Amino acid sequence: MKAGPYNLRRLTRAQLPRDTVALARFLIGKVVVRDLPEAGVLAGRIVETEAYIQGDAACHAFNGLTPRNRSLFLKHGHAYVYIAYGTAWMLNVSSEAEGVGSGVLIRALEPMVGMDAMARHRGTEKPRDLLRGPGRLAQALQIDRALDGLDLTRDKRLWLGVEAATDSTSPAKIGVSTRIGLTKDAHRPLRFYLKGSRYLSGPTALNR
DNA sequence: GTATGGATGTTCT
DNA sequence: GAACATCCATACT
Repeated sequence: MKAGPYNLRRLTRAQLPRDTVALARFLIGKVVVRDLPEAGVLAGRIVETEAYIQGDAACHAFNGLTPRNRSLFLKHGHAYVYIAYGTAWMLNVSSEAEGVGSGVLIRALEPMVGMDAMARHRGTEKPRDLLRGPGRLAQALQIDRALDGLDLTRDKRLWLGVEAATDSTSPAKIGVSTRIGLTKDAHRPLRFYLKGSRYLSGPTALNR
């Protein structure tokens, strides 16, 4: 599909790595597309992700299936959306086979299409503050519980895309660090980011 | 740019 | 009742 100056193709389930860490790396450079009834298409390039793997105390599925985390157990490519600290919605992509609770948190996007609408939803005009941080990007794209559990390879409201003209992001451009804001398993190197991007959420020290 | 503290309300114990 | 995958305003370098 054509979105602004960009030519976007939807990623199929076959194209998505099933492995959690592989998916977290793969998603760097790909595109989150949100289709809203009134605002139309909004899109942003993924510049930062975090992996939440099996056996990881920081993963919401660590203690088994609950009403909140059930979407983490869907087959890879589904949305897991939950609210953190009462106000901030978090968008994750489920990973692994059905029945395995793990996923990838989308932490930051670079604005591509629909910045006017994003600015309205966020209450700020500054491009750098529209999508930098998981709660901010969810607010800008109007992502909430209503989208929890949807199939990102099928649903028209929210999906993952790739720019038709671009090759996959080279591994050399992807940095690795510890994850942000955790109290459990905080040491694991499971945060991935596009080196040199101005749209990352972490402190400078973690973005080198 | 970094550091700190308060607001927030859902989730699970 | 405690924990929490955050954000914002404020103060400071």
